[in-house]
Amino acid sequence: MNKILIVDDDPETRTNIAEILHDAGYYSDEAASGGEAIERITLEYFNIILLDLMMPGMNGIDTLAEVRRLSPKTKIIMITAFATVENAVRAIKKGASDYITKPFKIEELLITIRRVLEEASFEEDIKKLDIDHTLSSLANPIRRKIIQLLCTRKSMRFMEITRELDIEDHTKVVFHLKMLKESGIIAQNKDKSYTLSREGEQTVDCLTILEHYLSE
Amino acid sequence: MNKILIVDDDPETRTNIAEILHDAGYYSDEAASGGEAIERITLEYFNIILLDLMMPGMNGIDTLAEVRRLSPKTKIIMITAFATVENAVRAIKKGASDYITKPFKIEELLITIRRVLEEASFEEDIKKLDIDHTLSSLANPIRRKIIQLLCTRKSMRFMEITRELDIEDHTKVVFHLKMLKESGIIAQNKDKSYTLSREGEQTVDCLTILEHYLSE
DNA sequence: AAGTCTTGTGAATTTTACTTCACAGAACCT
DNA sequence: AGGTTCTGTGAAGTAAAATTCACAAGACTT
Repeated sequence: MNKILIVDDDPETRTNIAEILHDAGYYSDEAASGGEAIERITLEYFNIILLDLMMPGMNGIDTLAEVRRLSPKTKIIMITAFATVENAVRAIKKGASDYITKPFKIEELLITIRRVLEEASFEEDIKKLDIDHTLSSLANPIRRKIIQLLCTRKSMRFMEITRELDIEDHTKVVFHLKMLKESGIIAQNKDKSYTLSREGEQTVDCLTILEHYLSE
Repeated sequence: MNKILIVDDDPETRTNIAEILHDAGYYSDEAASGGEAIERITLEYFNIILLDLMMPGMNGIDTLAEVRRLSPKTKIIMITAFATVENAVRAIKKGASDYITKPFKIEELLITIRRVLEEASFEEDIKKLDIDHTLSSLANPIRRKIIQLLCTRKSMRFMEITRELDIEDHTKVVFHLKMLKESGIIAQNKDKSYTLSREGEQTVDCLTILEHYLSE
């Protein structure tokens, strides 16, 4: 269920948009100012915020920044008068997902919303894929041993790792190193030596915490 | 390479034991008092500490407690006069792995050390198995979704989970629940409903941290 | 009492992860 | 220049994980 917050100081515009969204099957809610919008998003999660760029009080750009800080996953679509398109472009550089110009056609609004939601779900998939990748990399004792090795010695050559693991068939090590590299846990320098990436070091942190928990 | 720390106030006993250990192929080091022993273990990791129970200054029992606090994986073998065996038994209750009585035969000492080291490596294996189990449980999106569900709703029935996951074949869910149960992440109540175990909640913590890291 | 929903088991199959092997270019040594 | 060690690739095989299917005991409903 996708939830949309309409932020505009003009009540007529708000009810107008709300009706369009309702007819299109979306759940929506309204806020009359930037401040009110911030208040709402701290209480409830919204997938999309339709944000008027020109408002008295807290302006659109400031609201944008605050929304992104408080609810980074929420997508923002700016609403702007045709005359101030450059401002909308600036807003996109600050992290808005898209903008539409007033006055807009119903279809135009709905198409924009659908596209932004699709992009969001795509990003979500990528992220899930990522954590999946990382966790399957960790779910193997040989790979964890490699991570552990790279954690103490900062950098190791391929054969160094193979000997330390006491594995005869080096291609087996190639396989596991490839996995670790694909999931971004380790990286390879120009001189071919392997090191933990920053992500890898963070992974080690998590592993350490988990080990600590499990040993109690 | 196993490292052993000999703690005894009598220099002759120390060098005597050190020689035995050296001949048997162990690396060893010496400390003349409980305090010195504590100092040593904070600087260096020892697999085993041979600890004289009767020492001036910090006594054996206190040293034992402190060693266990500072280096919980280090195994402790108490050395005690035959007359004070009950003290050794008390020490074992406090976490010593074993004790030998003075005077002892060389073989007796070595056998005890070998057995304690074997037990330690066995414990290590168990623990590795554990984390292996936990991580392979996490390395699957369906199981992570189940964990996530149980994290928000505290307790869920089997069919509730199955429907929420939108999986037609319920036996598939049985399979994943069984995995999660085996790795101790979830538990089942008498009324058959599933909940996160404490271990499971800690696992969620780690997952959250990892997700946070990866999304940057 | 008969039917439906819940909560499974066990075996068969498919899919994925891992291992092994045969080979080869690049770097390094002498 | 010729051998040796390092760092791989790609295909084939094996082991483990995941899915599907056929069946069933117990609870719950009407």
